[in-house]
Amino acid sequence: MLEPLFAKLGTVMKLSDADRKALEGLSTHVRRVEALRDITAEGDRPEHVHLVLEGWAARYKVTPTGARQITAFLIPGDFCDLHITVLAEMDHSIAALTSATVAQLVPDRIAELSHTHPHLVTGLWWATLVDEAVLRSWIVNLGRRSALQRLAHLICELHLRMAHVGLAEHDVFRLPLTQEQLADALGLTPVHTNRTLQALRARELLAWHGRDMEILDIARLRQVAGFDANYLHTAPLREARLGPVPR
Amino acid sequence: MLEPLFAKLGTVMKLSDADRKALEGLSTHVRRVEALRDITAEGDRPEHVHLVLEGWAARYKVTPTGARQITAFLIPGDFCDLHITVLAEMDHSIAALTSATVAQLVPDRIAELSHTHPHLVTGLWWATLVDEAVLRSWIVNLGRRSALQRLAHLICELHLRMAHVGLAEHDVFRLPLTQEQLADALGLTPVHTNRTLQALRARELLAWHGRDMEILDIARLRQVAGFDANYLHTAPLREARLGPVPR
DNA sequence: CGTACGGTTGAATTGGTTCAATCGGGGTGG
DNA sequence: CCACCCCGATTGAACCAATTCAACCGTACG
Repeated sequence: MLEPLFAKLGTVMKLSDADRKALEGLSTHVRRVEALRDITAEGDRPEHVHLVLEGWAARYKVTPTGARQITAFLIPGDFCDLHITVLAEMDHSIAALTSATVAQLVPDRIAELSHTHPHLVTGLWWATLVDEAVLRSWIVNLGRRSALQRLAHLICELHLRMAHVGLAEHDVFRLPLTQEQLADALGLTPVHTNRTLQALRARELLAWHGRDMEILDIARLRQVAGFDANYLHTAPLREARLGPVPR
Repeated sequence: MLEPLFAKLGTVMKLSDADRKALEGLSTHVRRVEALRDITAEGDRPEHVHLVLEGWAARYKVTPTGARQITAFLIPGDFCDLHITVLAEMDHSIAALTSATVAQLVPDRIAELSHTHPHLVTGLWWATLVDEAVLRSWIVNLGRRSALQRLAHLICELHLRMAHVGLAEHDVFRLPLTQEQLADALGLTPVHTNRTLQALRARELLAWHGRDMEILDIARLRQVAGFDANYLHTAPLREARLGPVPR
């Protein structure tokens, strides 16, 4: 049932069939997480690396004054905490936004595989580095775009990422977020997020029925967002030149 | 002359003497860059990985509407573009902010060393992952903090990072930025950055003489910033998982 | 059938922007 | 040695995007 996801993931990470199988073989334990439960919390020292199989999750931090900021949305195929292989302590929390299933991978077994399946290592680096590029793009979004552009940009990104893992059909994809969660990602208030959504609807750029986001005019949406997909790095990879994942 | 930097860098990355020497040995070519010149530009496919030896640099992106956003400050000891080992094309630009010297490393030679010096690989992962943690922290800063808190937070971070590489003495460090550059990092206008700096001075939290930033009351500065240094991950790495590496 | 939660609306307020002018110091050419 | 110039820092005042607070709507759910 998860094979389609791994097939897509293999394509996204440019893995051979053998490497994809190896990755799939790592995901022995599957954990169900209820909506709004933490998968890992700031300060934890998790034993496992998690990979989202179904549902949505988000990285977030809470400031001492109690404000929440989401720093990443995690959709099927995204790793939650690959970094714990090196950085023991979580510097942020990860929560399921919908009920979700995540695969649990044992860090040591990843390290072992990295010797027999070096391309898999490239894939893991790729995933980490694309995450980093997405973070940079969010910084630009928060720092230099208006609410309207900001929301448009986020939706362009989520649309493309959902499409990459085969979860968007035509220009429709499931966006199971509340406006408050969207606001926490955009650095806005829920009220203003609501008004901004209305503005995008009024311009007939998108429609949002229930949980399904429909993009009505992707070209114009990308234009108002100033969206350039280069940061998602979907072009072919270079060969790994950085050696195995550390144990 | 650069040995003190590499010594510090080795400490920061928790490298053995041998690994540090190996890293130092990679840095054969040194490139001087004038202030305000790009080290690499968005869209480039650089041949080398760069490591800042002296001076300051910054990652930045420019939106289609012409606004600039700085996404990271790079100080001595920081890698500019380790990611090009996997992601061929730059999704952002890097400019020298002062005249600077950078070491050029050949990706293939890093890969070779990774077999003989596996801990060095851990160090590179560490550097990459801490960069990522810093990006997350910037997102929180931009999304959920006021101008005053935001500026205070950035200064707390830069102070600590400068101290880690031995470039801060007694709460004083060189901060060779214009207010405009600071504004581009904070997602503010230069005018408001100026007023915000004045507010911090008025509260006697800091003083800025010429290029030297002096922190007058670090405890209070961190308190207004809501600064928690955990994201810089200076605690020891997971040695437990760094056991002998199979061949 | 009530209640709770997410979405929506309105009106007042504010943090930050914008535009435009002035200040000040370090470097340059006469 | 001085006058000029340029760039970055600074100030003021008008303006605006987004926030705040509060009320209200709709619907899914026990």
